[in-house]
Amino acid sequence: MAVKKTYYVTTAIDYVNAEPHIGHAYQKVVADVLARWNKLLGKDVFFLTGTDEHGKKIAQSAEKAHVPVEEFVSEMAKKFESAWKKLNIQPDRFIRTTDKDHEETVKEFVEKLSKSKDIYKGHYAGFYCTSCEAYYTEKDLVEGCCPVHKTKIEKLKEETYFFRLSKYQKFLLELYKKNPKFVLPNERRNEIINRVKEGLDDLSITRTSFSWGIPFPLDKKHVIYVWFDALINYYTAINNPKQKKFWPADAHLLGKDNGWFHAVIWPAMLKSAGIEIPKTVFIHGFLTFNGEKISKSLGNVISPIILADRYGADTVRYFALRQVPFGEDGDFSESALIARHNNELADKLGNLVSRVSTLAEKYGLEKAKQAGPLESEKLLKAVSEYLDNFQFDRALNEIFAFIDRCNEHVQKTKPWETKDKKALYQASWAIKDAAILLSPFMPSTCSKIAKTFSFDIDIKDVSKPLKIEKIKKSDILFRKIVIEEKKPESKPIKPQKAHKVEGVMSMSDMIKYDDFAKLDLRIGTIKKVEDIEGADKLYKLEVQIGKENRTILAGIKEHYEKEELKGKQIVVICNLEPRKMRGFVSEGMLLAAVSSDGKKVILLNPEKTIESGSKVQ
RNA sequence: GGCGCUGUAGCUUAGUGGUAAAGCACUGCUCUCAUGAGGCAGGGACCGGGAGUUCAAUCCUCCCCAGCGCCA
Repeated sequence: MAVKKTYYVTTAIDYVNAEPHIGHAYQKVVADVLARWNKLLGKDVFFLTGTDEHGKKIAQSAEKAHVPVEEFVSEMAKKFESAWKKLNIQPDRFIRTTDKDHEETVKEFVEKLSKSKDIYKGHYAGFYCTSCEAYYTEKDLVEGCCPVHKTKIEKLKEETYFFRLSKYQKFLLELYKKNPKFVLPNERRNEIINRVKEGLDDLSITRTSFSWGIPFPLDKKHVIYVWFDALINYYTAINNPKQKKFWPADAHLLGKDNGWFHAVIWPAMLKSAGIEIPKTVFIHGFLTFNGEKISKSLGNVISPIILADRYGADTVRYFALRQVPFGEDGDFSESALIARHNNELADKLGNLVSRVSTLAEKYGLEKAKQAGPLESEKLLKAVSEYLDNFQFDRALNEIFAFIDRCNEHVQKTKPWETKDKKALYQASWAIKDAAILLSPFMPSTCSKIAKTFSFDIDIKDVSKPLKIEKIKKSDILFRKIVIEEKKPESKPIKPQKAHKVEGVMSMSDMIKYDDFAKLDLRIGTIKKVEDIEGADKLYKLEVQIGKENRTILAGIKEHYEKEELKGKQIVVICNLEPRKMRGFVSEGMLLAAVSSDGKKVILLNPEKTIESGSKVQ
């Protein structure tokens, strides 16, 4: 028997200092899709994710929480692990840098570097920010504080061991050149190349100022710098006889903050240790949430668990990959997610499955060749190509274009009228193919579809005839999400900058056209004007707007005589919340210009007479 | 300050040396199997601004503006 091809995909391991959020989840979903896709292709797949648990910052967090650090990290690791479960992300191993075998592998790794004479003892002096776990030079500082965290920063000089990174400049530049897919996407690769060309400093890889870390095997006073130990996790996971076959890794996925470590330091470390270099390091962008940067201080760190509960794992998975081209920054907005859920998942895919399964239950299926526009082979080819290039959004786009064609096909053949069993068969066949290709993205939905139409999720069956079984009407796959009374967005999109207009005054914040369009402005004709007892500023007006008469209270008594107002056409905001004033309900508001001192109030009216009720826009 | 990327319909994005495409949104028509779903038709972009190369530029070059990234 031929040996199966292997596929090894990893994600960044998450630093357990903060709760999992949608940014973490995004990357794990991508990795899971890659893992499932390659499994579908028949490869022997290993998918690794996990948590990064060492470092001073974590020791401090544990202290703050009054919990022993071991307990603290275990608790946090659990949160990550369960979040991934919720999203149907199924790693083959969830590694923790506190795992025993990791410690051993790290030690082994260090020995190898030491044998290559790439480790030496020296001193490191600089300003150390515990939050960043990084040193800064004096000019990096902003008024003596960390440029990132704005906190007071400690000056430290410590004995440290260095890794001879500088030695590998030439090797790295050759690597990038020889293997253009080693760093993706291309912009990132260029950035890295430019930086490496500028020269490399040796890397400090141990610390003595704290003890929460893996002991440095060459010197007991030191622990290994958290970054250095973390990188090695990818190797730990396969550093055993059973899993050795997975090395070198096919894809390391990581966010752009980690690019340098993975594209430069990691291959240099591996080279020094005499270990083969991974095939691809893919550096992707960050997600914002509802238009805002995800951050604790903004209070918008929403748990992936909540999102999965609210919208369903498959919807979240689908949306994350469909919305943003992988690699670029993007926005995870709930309104966009709901739109895609309703329009694409419910209306197109869900409805197609629903109508075809219903008709098939009623009329049955009869073998037929696959219809012209439903060319699954082409679809398979396109999707494969896109996925090979990490273009998840395009792959999904392609599949949904295919689903559109399926709906067209049903519409044209009208099986509800013609009872055309062959047409129904063709549609069911196409649904099978779409579902197989979609299964890495939406595993649970696709297995439901497979059950309804009685087929197996097997890539070899794409474009092969569907075997005929009795079919029963499918359950609803995606319930539509009804947007209740505004609200899904936790915060509005970032406010636009206010415009200053010279010589006048500062104008209000910019609004979108949509905001303006919400106003229902209309021309009204004043029919009656009455005084209100005890109110010396208010008039009670009866205004005719179209066929409707409305009561509007207006504070213009000091500026207009009753007679003056009668019959006048004015501009009214019609959809303003009604408001009680002086015992009357005001059902709108009229527009007036007010001078800066408030002394002059002039009503706005149309320049020529026009039917009352006319819209102002 | 240096290097780099991006700027295309209301939104998210494709794309090409010969004035541009898709999805959503919008408008009109229409079917009724289906989740108030589906189908058809349509409107909407001087392709950030300016200059240059060219018979011809959204696509090439230069400058500017805006946003972002990497670095110092």
